[in-house]
Amino acid sequence: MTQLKPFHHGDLKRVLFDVALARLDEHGASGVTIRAVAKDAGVSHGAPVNHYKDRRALLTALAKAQFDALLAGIDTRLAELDDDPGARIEIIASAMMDFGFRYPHRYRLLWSADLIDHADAELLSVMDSIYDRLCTEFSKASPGREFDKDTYAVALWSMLHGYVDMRLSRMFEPLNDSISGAPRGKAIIDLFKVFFE
Amino acid sequence: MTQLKPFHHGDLKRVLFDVALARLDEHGASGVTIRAVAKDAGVSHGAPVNHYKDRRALLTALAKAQFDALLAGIDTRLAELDDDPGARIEIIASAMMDFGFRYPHRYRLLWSADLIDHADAELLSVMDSIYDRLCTEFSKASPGREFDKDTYAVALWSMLHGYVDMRLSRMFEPLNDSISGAPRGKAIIDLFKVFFE
DNA sequence: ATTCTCATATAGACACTGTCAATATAATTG
DNA sequence: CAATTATATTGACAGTGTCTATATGAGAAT
Repeated sequence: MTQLKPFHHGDLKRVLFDVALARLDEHGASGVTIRAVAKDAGVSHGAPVNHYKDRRALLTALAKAQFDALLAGIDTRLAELDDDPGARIEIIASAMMDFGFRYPHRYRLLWSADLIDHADAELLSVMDSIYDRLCTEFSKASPGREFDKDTYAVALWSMLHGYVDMRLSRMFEPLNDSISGAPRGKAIIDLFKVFFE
Repeated sequence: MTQLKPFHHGDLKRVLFDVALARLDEHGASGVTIRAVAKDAGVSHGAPVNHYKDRRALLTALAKAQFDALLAGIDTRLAELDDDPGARIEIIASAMMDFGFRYPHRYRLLWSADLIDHADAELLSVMDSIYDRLCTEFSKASPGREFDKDTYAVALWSMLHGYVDMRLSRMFEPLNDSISGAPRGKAIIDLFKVFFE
């Protein structure tokens, strides 16, 4: 109990993070301003600087946490699976797409290079881990294909990201976006299965 | 010559557009502010409102012009081609990818739903035309495939957009991004050829 | 205990931003 | 020439991030 309220406000860093995430979900990244977050947290607009050196640092922390969550979700679902590379790749793909549609603002933040620090070491590290999961499965899938595993991994991730991002932009909503009840996202993944089944 | 200088400043709307585009290329969308654009154009900060009702309208106009240029580029290159659907699809894909890497800030603006009016009728119209080019070729490519032409079109566009967007985010730069000299983007397209060759 | 030091919080200032209202001026129309 | 409309200016307002000076809390050193 010695560490319960380490300072004036308490665990302000955590509070700022939580408040910022709530604002991100509700209003998008543009709603995550230092002053609004400080207000929600009940502190002055100058307080956050002690925990996040600027707005970019705060948003980068949010983004990193999302990549962490995505990776954790992937690993959890992979652990419950057998060794069929095709099924494992499909799980990774589904996890990514689900995350994007479930948390649109969080997902968009991940790729907003103007808002977050794209050179952040921890951020890149988590991204590498996710990329690694894909590569691992593709290398197991079947050796001796026309392209190397990196090309398949990049292509699949590109397709997933592109579909989610364009849909979230709200400028890409094909009229007939379902095929016999299933969303086209599912078909996109099915189509890509050609390469790993 | 009666319309040469229709008003005080001259063709301010055009000047604003050009200045804004220059700022977009140089500083990104965040550098395209009403006040900065007005300053570059040599007018007061209140002048632009007569030609673009707000910042969003200005950015939307920029975006629309880019979609127009992209479509025109595609059509020009298609016109020089024979009837081989595979080659025509590849031309469309290359045109899109080239545009993204050549004008990164313009490309990113196209999908920034928080900056432009994604419901703008003209904008959607141009997008539909581009989408239509893809669908047309896929429908000619070969009937009776596993998926409908829309799925192929969406999948290809998703893959192209995803690859370009992730690369432009500067957070997705696989270590080994060339295959025997050719950029991976080329391999991505080659990989997708499976579906139309 | 008292002092020292550092971490943290506050308050104010500055230069930006978009947008609006009031005003002025230019061009067109009647 | 008068009236109207389109355009441009200016000033204001509420925001924004970030910086500086100042104040305060908390733990360590003496």
